[in-house]
Amino acid sequence: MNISYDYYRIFYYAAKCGSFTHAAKALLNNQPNITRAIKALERELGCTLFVRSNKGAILTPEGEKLYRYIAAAFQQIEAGEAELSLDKTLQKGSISIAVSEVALHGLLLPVLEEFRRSFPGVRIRISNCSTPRAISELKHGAADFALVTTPTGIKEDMKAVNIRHFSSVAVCGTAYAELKGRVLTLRELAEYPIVSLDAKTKTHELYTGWFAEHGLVFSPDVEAATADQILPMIRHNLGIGFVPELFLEKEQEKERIIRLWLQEQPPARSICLVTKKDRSLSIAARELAEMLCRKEGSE
Amino acid sequence: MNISYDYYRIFYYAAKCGSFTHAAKALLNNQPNITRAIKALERELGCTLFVRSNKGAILTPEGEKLYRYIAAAFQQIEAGEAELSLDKTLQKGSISIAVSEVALHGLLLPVLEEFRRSFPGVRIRISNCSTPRAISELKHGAADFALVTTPTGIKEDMKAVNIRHFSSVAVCGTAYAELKGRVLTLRELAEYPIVSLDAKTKTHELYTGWFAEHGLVFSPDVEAATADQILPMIRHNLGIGFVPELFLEKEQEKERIIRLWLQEQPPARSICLVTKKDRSLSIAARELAEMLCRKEGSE
DNA sequence: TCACCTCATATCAAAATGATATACTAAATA
DNA sequence: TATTTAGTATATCATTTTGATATGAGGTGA
Repeated sequence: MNISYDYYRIFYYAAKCGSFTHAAKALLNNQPNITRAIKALERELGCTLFVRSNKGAILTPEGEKLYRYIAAAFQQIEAGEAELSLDKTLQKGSISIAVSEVALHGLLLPVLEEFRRSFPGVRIRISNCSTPRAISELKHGAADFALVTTPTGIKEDMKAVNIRHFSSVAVCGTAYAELKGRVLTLRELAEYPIVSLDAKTKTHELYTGWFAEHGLVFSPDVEAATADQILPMIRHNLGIGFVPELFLEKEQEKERIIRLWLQEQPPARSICLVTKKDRSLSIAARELAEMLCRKEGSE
Repeated sequence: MNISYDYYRIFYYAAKCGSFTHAAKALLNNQPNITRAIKALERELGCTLFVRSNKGAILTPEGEKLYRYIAAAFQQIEAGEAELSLDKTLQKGSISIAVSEVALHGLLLPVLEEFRRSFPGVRIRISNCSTPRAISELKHGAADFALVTTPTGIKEDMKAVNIRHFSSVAVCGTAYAELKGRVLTLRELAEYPIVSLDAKTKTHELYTGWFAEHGLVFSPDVEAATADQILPMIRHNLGIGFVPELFLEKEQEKERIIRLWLQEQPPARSICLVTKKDRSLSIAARELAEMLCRKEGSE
């Protein structure tokens, strides 16, 4: 029992070449080894596979029957090796990322641009969602890794690596121009209507905690469903809000937005890469993750 | 290059078992060998295939990709081994035989009955035709071997083994009752109308030669297309004919047939098994051929 | 007859494998 | 907290298999 599969490879080549000598050349081996291997295979299978002659070796009916299976099998293996080799060199492969709004704009998109330029063959699926939802996608295997903002609320089965710190700043629209240029206390600011993400998000939780630390209650007057709705709401003077400083980097985003200065520093946050501890990344995913981590540093 | 396929077998089992230890048991091997083999495979393929833990080893994304191919390949190989093993034990297989009339009734049918009883799984195709046609079928690969009567007219690329000698006897119908019981000369007999196989057959050639040896011309008055038409023609008193003695073995064949005694012995003939020298027989065909040869001996 | 081609055999060094003992790790358990 | 357990990793050595070379035997074709 348990026939050496390397013998089958030799059988495969011998059958294909119709000659032990030629098979030996194709396998970078020598003819006596082929003779010996085929003989061993025939002994193990219990039947003759080749008729040898001074012209070469041709298959017996049993040999031909076997060859049909072996050829199919080896074409499978060769296809597998080929695909693996493409994956390995990042000519193929696919990555699935669950990413929160801030992480998407603040980190992923610019890195992805670079990655795509380097490895155009890798398919990328991006699921843009809130931090808890991104973590849930990761947990259920729908994403290879997640890029989210702290606090992540992950459990023991996951691992988070901070990649980029960012601070949030308070901003308001032109209707609140009176606040411009002054250093405000949080208590002062709390008198104004607040625009924030909805209560189910980690961001909301974070601000609730921060306000509580200063003896205040965080009760937004306007709640947005996604982070990218906040700046437009501020622009339309719906209230005062907190946005990641990096959202204000582009000139067009600063249009009709007033940055406010607070005595109390809003809690520092990070964009971090979260992976499941019990699952390893594909080569493509690992490459992208490493590229992301190389951008490490605060804003 | 050229990865050992035995490593793939180990990979296959390790992946299926989810553990190097269990794979080792399934392969009747030991765990350190599995560890070593997988490590070698990973080195050769250039990527990690398993994530090891104290709970076992699970596939990486690349490992899973490879596994799909390897599993398909090995199922092929296993199917091939299974089929070969069935063939080998004669539970399956097929044989194609080209056989002349005399060989069919005189040898093949009784042996085939026995063969079929022993190996009911083997499919048998019989092509019943004249000797030259049987040889032609063999030559073109339509038959595994031929069972024909001498003279065979085969060339160097074939080999004939005599299995059973038989002699032909002269017979006539009841209308020629005057010949019964006497010992005739061939010259006497040649005066009567002759029934024979048609001129294209080896049998015809044989009798032409025999008559010539005795200074006579063999010119049949009635020609039959196949051997089994001769006895009925004799019965209907179309003339005198030569039939293999073994055609007269069964009682019902002797009905209204008179056996004649000749001074000159008709040429001795044989049923023989013809094979192509450059092609080997399948296991099933070889078994039947051996069974046929065991019946060796004259009538 | 002679080169030339095939597979078969003999032999030996080198490499791979099987086997064992043991270390290390993390999780479950007392 | 200590212990057991179930898994992988490493080291080592005898055994087996493989790679390589030289050589033989038997056909084929010039």
